[in-house]
Amino acid sequence: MRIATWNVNSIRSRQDHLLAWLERSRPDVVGLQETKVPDGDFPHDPLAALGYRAAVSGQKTYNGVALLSPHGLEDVRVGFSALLPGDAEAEALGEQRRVISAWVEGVRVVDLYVPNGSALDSDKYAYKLAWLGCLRRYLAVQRDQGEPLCVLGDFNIAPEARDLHDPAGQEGGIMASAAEREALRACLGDDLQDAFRLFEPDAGHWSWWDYRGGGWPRDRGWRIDHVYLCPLLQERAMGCRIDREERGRERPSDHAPVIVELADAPEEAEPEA
DNA sequence: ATGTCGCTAATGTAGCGA
Repeated sequence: MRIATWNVNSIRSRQDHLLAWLERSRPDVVGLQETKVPDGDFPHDPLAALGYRAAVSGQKTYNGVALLSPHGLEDVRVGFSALLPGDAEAEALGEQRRVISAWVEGVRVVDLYVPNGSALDSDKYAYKLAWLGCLRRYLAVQRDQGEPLCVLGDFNIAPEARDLHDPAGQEGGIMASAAEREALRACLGDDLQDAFRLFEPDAGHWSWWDYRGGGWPRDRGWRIDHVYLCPLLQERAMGCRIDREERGRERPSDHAPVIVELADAPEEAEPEA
């Protein structure tokens, strides 16, 4: 099973890239972020022509998430409120479309677009921390359901110094502050592991390069797009790679796709005769 | 640490968010 995440930075601007990438990569499920399109305008038809169905939660201009799969997307849940009914903060945070999940091929896939936060002294940063606090409650409920779990998306957080091209200049700043990292760690607990770090210990691997300041030509990137796996899925993990090639195309997204390969699920044990 | 991009309001370009 091939699972991917990609912040496309507008699905309408990136439609041709996305379609070509789906044909080449043929993921079994992909979580998209920053689709930037209301649900009524989502381009279902060209995706369906490639055999992909979509579950979407979008809005005009900002944010927006979607799950695509050629298999069934079952039990789709939109927003934090789907698992936190009656939670006023979950309801309020749901105005920004950043959370969608579905059951795909025996895996619960949760697709997230974590707020960027802008700057440490910004009210957007406070929003980011509050949002992560709500995510923690959401994932606690999700865990209690006992489903094989994959949490992926654009986290807008570099977990460690090795995920930054310039640790000396970036550690402690936005997307690399202790409070953000601790909030993320609290969401993940001891069980969810970053698939990329199951295979690659070194620095120098990025998933996002700022359009500004020659980020791509100078390879000044950050590793902020992640795929987290529960222990059951970690056992099945065969590899995780960042598809840098996409970032080098004409009119690219500023993010590259991240792709995880899982071995087939073990057969159910035969009942005793 | 800013050398860009995508969006929206609108027709020309500013403002916002990343």
